[in-house]
Amino acid sequence: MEKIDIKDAYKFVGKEIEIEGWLYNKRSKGKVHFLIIRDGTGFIQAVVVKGEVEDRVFDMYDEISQESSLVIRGVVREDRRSPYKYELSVKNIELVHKAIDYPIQKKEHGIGFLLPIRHLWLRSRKQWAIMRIRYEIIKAIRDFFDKEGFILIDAPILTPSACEGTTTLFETDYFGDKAYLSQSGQLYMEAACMAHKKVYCFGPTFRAEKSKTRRHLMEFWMVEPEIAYATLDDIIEISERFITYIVERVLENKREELKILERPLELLEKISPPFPKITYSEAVKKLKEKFPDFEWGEDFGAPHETYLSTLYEKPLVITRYPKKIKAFYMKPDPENPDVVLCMDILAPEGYGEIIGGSEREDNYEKLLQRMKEEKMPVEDYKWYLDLRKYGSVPHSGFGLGLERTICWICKLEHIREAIPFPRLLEKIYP
RNA sequence: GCCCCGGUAGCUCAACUGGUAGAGCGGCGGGCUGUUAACCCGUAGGUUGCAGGUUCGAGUCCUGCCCGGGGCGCCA
Repeated sequence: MEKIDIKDAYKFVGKEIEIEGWLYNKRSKGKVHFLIIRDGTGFIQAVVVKGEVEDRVFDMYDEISQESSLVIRGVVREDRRSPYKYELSVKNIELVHKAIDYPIQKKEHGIGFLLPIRHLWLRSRKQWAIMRIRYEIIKAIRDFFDKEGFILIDAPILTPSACEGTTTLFETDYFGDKAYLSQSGQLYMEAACMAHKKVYCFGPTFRAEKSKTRRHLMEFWMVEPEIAYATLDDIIEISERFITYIVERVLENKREELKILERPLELLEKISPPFPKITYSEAVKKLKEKFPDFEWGEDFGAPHETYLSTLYEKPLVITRYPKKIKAFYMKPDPENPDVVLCMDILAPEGYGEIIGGSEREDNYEKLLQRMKEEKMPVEDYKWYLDLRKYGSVPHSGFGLGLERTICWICKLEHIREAIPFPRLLEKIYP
């Protein structure tokens, strides 16, 4: 008797095996019971036929409620009538634990009902599929940078001061001093890339902004590569291959999950370098056709990003934004000091920004001046300025928001489903 | 911070210009040898978010409060 994962059932056709799982759903035709079993690796239909099992086992149908845990023994068969291609002719059922009144039904529920029971909601099929795609994307991210010769450098999560100075941070007590939860590992990556040339960090980041949209979480995961001697064009090229690689990996290994999510594949299958590239100024011109009041110098809002991204089938790279709407560490374009050497990448199908990156200011005096202009506490950033004092080089990097990428690839309505336990505005349970 | 919308059974929703509060799912009981969110018959289940007001009569109209949802801004 072999205990198997449902995902491997196809290898055991004709063999008697055992599956350890939970009851996902059940139907009955009177003398034939159909049990939909999930075990974490997949779903399978188990068929219990009157006369083919002991009456004791046949009658257990009435006992086993939705989400009851059970060990089920039977023979694997291929059957076109099954919703999962393979099914199990049941020999025996062992009820491990009877679940009483499981709250989530096989029907649509409101988000106000589902979010407080996220710990149970994760068992549902779509949520199961999303989490598996999330994991594939995480693996793809690590594999990509591994293959490209990057070193993983973990950035601290407790930090003494703000990274970009603009956003609101979560404050905590650090033995009597103030400390903040990190909103970006970038500045630390700039230090690390001077030691290892190609580095990245991948961890949670925190924003205490009172954002209440389908694109924002208080806690989200970000991957941030940083490369010494790299220019803006270098990181654009890497980003294109990076995004393409992630999409390819999901298409390759997570077909079943994409199908569960009913995610159309046509546009995903077209993702490949090169991506369309326009400058901020060109984007403004295109925007004026739809939004005549939009002025050069303003930052794009959600409707603007949506409009621009729907003009193309692939992710859209927008470069050289006005200096005044971008972070202090971005390097001005030598050919036009009003704009900086930066790029944002907008996901297609109306999903907004998933990547933001730039070439960094590598000149000590210019960086110091920019920090003073922003009224930043220069003392706190002495270490950061040091990087421009000892062997400064041109360097560039970018950040990719994991959950936004998941949202796009899974075609989700809201970012809260892209993370196991979302931290939302004034919602931190469970 | 700003702008919309909603709160009726465990869940998802219905109830016309104010006139006896209903369905599906889930639960419970019964039926069905290939179901696909199975289906069929029966059954229990409600202080219509809270407080006040108008009215012969309020789920429905008015006022206040509470709770929830959606969108924008900020960003990834």
